Amino acid sequence: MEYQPLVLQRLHYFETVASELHFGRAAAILHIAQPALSQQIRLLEAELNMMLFERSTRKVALTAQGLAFLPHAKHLLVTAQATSRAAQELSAGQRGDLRVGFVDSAAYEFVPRFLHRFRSKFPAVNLKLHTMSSDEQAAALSAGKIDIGIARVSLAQAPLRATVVGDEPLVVALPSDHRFASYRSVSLKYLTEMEFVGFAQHASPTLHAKLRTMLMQHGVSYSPTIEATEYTTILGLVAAGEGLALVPRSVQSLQLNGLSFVELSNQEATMQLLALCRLNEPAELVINAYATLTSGQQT
Amino acid sequence: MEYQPLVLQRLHYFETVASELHFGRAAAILHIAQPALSQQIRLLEAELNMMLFERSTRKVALTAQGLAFLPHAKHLLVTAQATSRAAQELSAGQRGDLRVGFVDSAAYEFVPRFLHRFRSKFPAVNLKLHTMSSDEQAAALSAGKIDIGIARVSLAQAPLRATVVGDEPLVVALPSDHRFASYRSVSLKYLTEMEFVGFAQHASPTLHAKLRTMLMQHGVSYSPTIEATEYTTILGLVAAGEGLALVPRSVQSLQLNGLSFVELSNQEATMQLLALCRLNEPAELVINAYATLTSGQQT
DNA sequence: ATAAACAGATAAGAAAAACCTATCAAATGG
DNA sequence: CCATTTGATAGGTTTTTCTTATCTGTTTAT
Repeated sequence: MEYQPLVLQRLHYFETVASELHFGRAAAILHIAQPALSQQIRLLEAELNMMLFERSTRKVALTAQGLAFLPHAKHLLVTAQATSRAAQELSAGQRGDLRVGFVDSAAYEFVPRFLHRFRSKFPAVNLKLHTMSSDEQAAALSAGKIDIGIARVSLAQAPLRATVVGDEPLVVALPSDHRFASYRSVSLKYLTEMEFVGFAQHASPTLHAKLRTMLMQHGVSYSPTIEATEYTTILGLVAAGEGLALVPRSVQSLQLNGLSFVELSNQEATMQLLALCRLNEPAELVINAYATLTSGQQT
Repeated sequence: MEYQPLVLQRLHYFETVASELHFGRAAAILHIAQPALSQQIRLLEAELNMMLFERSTRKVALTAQGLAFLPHAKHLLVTAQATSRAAQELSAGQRGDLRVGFVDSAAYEFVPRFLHRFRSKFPAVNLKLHTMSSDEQAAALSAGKIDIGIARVSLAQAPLRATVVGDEPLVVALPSDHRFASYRSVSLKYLTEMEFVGFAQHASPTLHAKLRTMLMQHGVSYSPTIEATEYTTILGLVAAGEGLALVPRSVQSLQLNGLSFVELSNQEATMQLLALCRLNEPAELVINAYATLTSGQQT
């Protein structure tokens, strides 16, 4: 692939002359003067080493070779058109790859709803989803590993844009044979009998700290001895009687034998959901995604 | 489709820089100076409205958008390459449409052999086959309806190139219950008992005249009262007892119940096969086909 | 730390490509 | 046979692309 003789413009000229079979009209359509067109067609003929048209001063007709080449030329022009379109979409942020990090607890309600909205708005965008904790998201965003985060807490120190997109009540997950299991609701301050099964501190220290603070205010100490990084695991452990857990309400979608949920009577015990992206994000696509995430999406 | 902004050359530059990730080296590969390349890439970026590369003086890297656009650009370039190749083949006569007229009697041996040879040599050529009489071929060639003819007789008056490519003995086709049917061979002069079933005089007066002359020399009058334009029809009529027919030997491939063939004892009773094309044919493809037809193809 | 080497950007002008206006010549049609 | 149509030709202008020379910021080596 040493040299690139084909020029799309000339092929476009060819296509137009072939459809008009008249140099003057074709030139008018192309907004150029007729001699320029004659010249370009002759150049193309020289380049391709074949006569494309049979010209008399009175009639223009495609030669057999011209007729045979025309579909090839058209195909290339259509492909060029498609490439052009792809570039436009790409630059307008309607096409490309979008890497999204999200917390496990958003996987059950928020993320599916977001995905549906997003895909109907940007069908040509490739989505790459990664489950990760809020803290991991902050790091991945800064490192350029993901473009959008859906997190539970924001880190003040990181240079990130954050918008609250949801605020769920917490509920208590406990074994079905626990006496609280049949309660309508329970207050945080009574959660002292059992161990907590918690979200792994190492994976999300900020989330851990937030829960600890919240419980401390009700005189409950939060220091789970069993930790996990996925709610399926946490709830499995709860169902097995290893302890109880405080989880966002949407996690109730996960049903397990021996597992019950009870609401909290504390109205203020909620857990926010935040959309995250880099400050001064240059990519139109990410800006579009962030806008989709933060508008009309609140619960 | 008003305007054609994409320039293949620039995309080729982009592709090269993307693969080298080094403007100097890429420029050397492209045989242009480095500033020209930088400039063209910047022009492309402006055209596409997106940054393609992240440049520091020390490192060049594709941006996310550049990476996303690269496969589109490559695809277009590959298509252009294919178009270019198609044009080359077209101009070299290795691609295109070839319209071939051939006599019915060549359909059983000669044409299939020719087609096989031709298709293995020119796999990209589209063949359009038309059965027609020798006289019809001469007219169709002059009118530009076909490019190549495979005929039984040539017309001196038409401005055509003709080459003998075969010479088959004639055989007698007759009903199986005819007393000649069991003969090893029979002489032309004895073919006086039955009517002839002949090839339609209106379709090929020249062929008709040739047969008439040949038979006249043996004292046999040739004026068939039943005529047809296809050998399947002619032989069907013969098998039905309507008469006998003189046919080139290769037509024996057609077997019918009640139909027999007997050789002629007259050695000189043969029928030539001729390749025809226009004089001063401009199309390389037709010249190639004619050469294939006339070389090494004789029987 | 400082010089050499490297790599891309910038500037200015030359070369090439594309285009325009004016004109010509062949063919057609009344 | 003359007016009209249509593509070709000629000569010059504009636009695009390329080159050489130079500059600035980074890295590497002494």
